Amino acid sequence: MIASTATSAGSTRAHYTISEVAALTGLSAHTLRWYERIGLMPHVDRSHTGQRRFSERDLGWLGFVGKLRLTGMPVADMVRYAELVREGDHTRDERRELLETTRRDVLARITELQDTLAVLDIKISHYGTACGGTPT
Amino acid sequence: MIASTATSAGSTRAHYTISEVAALTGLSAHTLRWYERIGLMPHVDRSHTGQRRFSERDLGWLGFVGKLRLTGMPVADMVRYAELVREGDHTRDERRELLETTRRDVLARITELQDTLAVLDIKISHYGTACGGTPT
DNA sequence: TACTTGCTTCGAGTGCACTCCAACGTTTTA
DNA sequence: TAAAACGTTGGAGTGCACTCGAAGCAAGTA
Repeated sequence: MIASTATSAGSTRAHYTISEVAALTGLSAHTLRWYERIGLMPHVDRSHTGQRRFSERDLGWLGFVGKLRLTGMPVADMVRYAELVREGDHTRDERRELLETTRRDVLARITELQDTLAVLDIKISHYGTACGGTPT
Repeated sequence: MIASTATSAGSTRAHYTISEVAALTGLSAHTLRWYERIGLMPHVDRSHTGQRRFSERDLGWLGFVGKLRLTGMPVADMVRYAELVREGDHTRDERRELLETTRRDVLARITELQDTLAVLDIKISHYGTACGGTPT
């Protein structure tokens, strides 16, 4: 059941099957295959029978993609970033810019959410006072 | 062009046309009609010929809905909240709970985004150092 | 060996939140 | 008054991010 091949002391694994990765990341196997199809994964190794063997590096990448996903970045943009990584060193500047733009977006999003929090707090405090009006 | 009917000194307006509301909220006229259809708007007044006339109160509600939307709350949940408001005072408790749940969600979301920000900062700092490796 | 589980592919289906269309009526502007 | 701009409706279409199904091959278990 386990695709083993542990590296020496077994603390890290050389590779994982798709269902193991699904369990670890919370993504479905379908979604993992879909990520590969659309170019969001760097090339994933295969076993001699053609089954995917995900590496630690792949898991790291998926973790990063998960973070980007949390920011609301469209998949197409993540694919763009993945392409830049594949294209090598001469795309470093473009990648850094992309990350910095994303960083700014995340900051703005946090600010938005903090504003929203303030609005919610005001609303909730209206509900707290038992003064009869019907807040909306 | 202006649906006028200003209240005394003209600082607030008695009502707005759909395109005025679209301009003010950033939502499309299509979306505003759709909101009404699905029950996300309290009843909107109509002119004698059947055209929508949005009130200040409607604008306030749309502002609040906009905030809820920023939190990622599904439209169905917002409709639920709108229903509770329509049902009157005896739904106060349920509404307060809904807002408090939303508040907790927003806090969690902010935390997530701050984590993501930290990851982005690390990535970006790797790009900053000119040590030749290719960050992914 | 038979069974169960998991893997493959391609393509179709789902749910959400809009977004647009067609055909027609109303209001404003020149 | 004529033209342009804006409004109405119901229903269909769009884009995104999955999500699932079908048919078939491969590996581990009783």
